[in-house]
Amino acid sequence: MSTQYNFRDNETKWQKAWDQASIYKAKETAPKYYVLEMLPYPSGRLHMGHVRNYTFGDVIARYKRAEGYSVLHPMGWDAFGLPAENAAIQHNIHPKTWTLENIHFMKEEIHSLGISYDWSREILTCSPHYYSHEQKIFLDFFKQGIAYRKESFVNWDPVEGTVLANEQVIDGKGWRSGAPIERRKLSQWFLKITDYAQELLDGLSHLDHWPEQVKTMQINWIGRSEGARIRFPLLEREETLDIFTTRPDTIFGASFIGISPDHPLVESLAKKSPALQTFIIECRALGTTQKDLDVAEKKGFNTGFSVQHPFLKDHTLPVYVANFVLMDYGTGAVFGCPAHDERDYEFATKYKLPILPVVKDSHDKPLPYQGEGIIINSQFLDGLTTEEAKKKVIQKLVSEEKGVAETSYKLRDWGVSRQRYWGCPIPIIHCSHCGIVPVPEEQLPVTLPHDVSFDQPGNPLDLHPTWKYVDCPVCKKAAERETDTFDTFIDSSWYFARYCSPHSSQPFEKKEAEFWMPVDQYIGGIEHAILHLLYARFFTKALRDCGYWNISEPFKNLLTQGMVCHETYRDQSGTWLYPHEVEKRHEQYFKIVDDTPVKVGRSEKMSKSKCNVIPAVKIVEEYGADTARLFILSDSPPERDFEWTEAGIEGSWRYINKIWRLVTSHLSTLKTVELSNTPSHFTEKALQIRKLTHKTISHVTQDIEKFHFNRYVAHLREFSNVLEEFKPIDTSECWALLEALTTFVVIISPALPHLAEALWAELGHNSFVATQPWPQPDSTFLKEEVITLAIQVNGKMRGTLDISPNLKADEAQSIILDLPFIKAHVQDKTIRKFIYVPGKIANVVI
RNA sequence: GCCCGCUUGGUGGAAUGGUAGACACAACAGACUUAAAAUCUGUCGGCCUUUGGCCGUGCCAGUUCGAGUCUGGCAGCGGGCACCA
Repeated sequence: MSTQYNFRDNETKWQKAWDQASIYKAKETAPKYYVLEMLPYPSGRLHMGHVRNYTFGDVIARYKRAEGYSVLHPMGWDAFGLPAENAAIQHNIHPKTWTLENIHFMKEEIHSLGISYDWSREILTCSPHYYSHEQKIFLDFFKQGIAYRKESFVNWDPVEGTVLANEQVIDGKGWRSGAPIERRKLSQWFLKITDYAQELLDGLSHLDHWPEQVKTMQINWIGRSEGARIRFPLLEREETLDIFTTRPDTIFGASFIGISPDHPLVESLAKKSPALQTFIIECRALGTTQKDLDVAEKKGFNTGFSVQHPFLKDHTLPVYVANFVLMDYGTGAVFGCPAHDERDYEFATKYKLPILPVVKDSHDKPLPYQGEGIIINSQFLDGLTTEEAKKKVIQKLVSEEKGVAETSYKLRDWGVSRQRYWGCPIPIIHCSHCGIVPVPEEQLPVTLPHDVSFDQPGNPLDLHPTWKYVDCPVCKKAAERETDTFDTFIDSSWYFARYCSPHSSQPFEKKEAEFWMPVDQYIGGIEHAILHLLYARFFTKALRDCGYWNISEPFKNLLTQGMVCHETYRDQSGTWLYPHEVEKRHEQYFKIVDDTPVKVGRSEKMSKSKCNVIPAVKIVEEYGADTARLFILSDSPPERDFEWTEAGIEGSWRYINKIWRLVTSHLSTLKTVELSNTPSHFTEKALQIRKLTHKTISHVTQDIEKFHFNRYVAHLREFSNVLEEFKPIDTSECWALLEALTTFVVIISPALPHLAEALWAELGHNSFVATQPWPQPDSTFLKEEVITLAIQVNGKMRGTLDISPNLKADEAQSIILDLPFIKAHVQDKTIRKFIYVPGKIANVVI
């Protein structure tokens, strides 16, 4: 028997055997368990972040299978998106060709990892077999009023004449043209996610197995706030201006009105004011991201208009156009109360507007004070708390018909139009006579034309000579197709449903989907905490309301994994170097080609731009899939970032071989006993081994259940460390060792499926370890008769005592106070308190 | 700027409010070997007057018999901010 484990032969051998036996094909037999990793974008090569993601999913899938569940574990491709178009422009390759090539390589690499996927359910979002159903769903949303059109802003590159993604705008300039980007209004498609704001918020409280931080982020993103809508009459026109505020209690501190540069009123005012036009242009140059708007200096433009204060007869407020007021939130207009709002304070100071405090705080904190307190300077509100004042002022507004109580959400409707080629075509026809006409269902899918050119800037669909020209389905006159495509977030908002019946002629079969859904365990990066997860939740509810199914939440349990990081290297000139370009000698790094010293930077998220990437394929070739999987599981808890190191992968490789030797070296001994033939008597050593075996089963089961994969590996190592030392000398000890090793091979199998399969065969089995049931611990071995109790004096550890965990407090006290090291510390001092937590601790307080 | 996290030995990390550092990696010392690799054994938070004691979980406070863990404040690092996925 070789002392080195041959991973190359074994891994391909077992992968083939599993495929042939189709043991990972999902069957609809209860109880079910749906484990899903986030749909990957086919970027080209598998990186360690993928390996980590799929390894976590595979451990869970294999464990649940062993637990007796019918497991659905599918995989597919988020195949539309910007990078394919960039590749088309840069390398003159068709987005489809580029995408399919990438998928080809990545699929092979995933396969080499031995992940237990049911490949018969593979999904490809760029295939008409997938996106035709997406078009059908969109048409249903349109019928249901969930999809609608409105104008909104895009990043417009005036030189290229194209719309840019936020990531293509660098410091306010186009990434290729360098031209300053304008915000330009376009008519686009939106989904009414705001209709679901309250339900999306309420649903979070039932997602007990989602990380708290993800739920908090979503709560803040939805941003429900209760306040008031107040109607201010304009003095200069026969119009009123509605504002939304969460602080109606500070109405007497109001010193100005701020309206968004995109407010309808501003549009009409700007027609007569070139100065205002200039100001609006300035605001629109700020960029479209929230951060740009937040960081920008607060600026305003005095319109010369003013409004009447609702409660102060002779008091008017000037109306400013303010760059920090968002049209998308509330009514696009606010009243400014500088004493109690930071932005208003900055604004009022700048434009020398009055700052009147109306909330008194008990600690006399400096202004602006945004907390709670007692109302002052506010007539009928004086003396009330801010909470009481809110209620009272709303009552008064309502009775005088000047306003209403209102709940507002920060959540905005989801803009799904993209002016790009490589996405799902929006199945709509624009007819000059009939207006917006949905493509009739029997004409679906609207397929992407293949013959497109990326030679000129702009959307190739819009520039295509024939594709967009069609006859109107209603009046049969000449009309044009919608040339925008969908945001790729749509593709990933329902794929989990399609997996349930991937070959259906409908988007999915209700029966199958309701059998498998919700996803029992969803796994992916924390970077998707808000957008993807919120969109998928919204889609699930919208599909329900269109009659597709009776499911409201798609993901029951959520595991958000951290990033995979690696050290960064730069040569003397500051150029980034790949790990394979450097060599380590005596704690120092050198560039291999010219032997010059290398500067080592801190560990950062693996990225191509910093060259700190390790291709998964290289690791699998050098060490095998099981070694890679083991390292990824053993070093960090899943939620945290993972640091990839050469030493770490080496250490895992050594352990793989250690396991191989541990089991194979005992094979001849183990042949002398059979598990079905339990000895009537066990030696003390045999019992100790049995106790450890069953405690280990108990530990690793809990570890996997709680996703403490690093502790799972630690417990495996503790177990094997003891087994290595164990030399059986009689039948009962041989039997205990066989029980231990058989158990060991089964419990390593979710993590190390190939090695476990090889060892299972060595142990003489004809079955797959992958289909073995999970072992159950014998509870008689889990009880402890004696535990080590920590003894403290005044909370400081002073020694330990081995006693029964069931010892009564008074008995424990007399024993403990009699201990020499306790006597030495207590001496003649009085014992003020004696704290005893059975099985945990004793604390003598003096 | 706003929202959400994270911070424990040389390193990755472990620890239902109850013995801080499990399990590893690295390093050092030793065994085996002609030698190397592999393997095995030992040491491994800091300090001191070392069968013992003091300090120590980013920093400053607080709650508690007892805080890495809970609360408040601060710093550093990271994720998200609606057209990257």
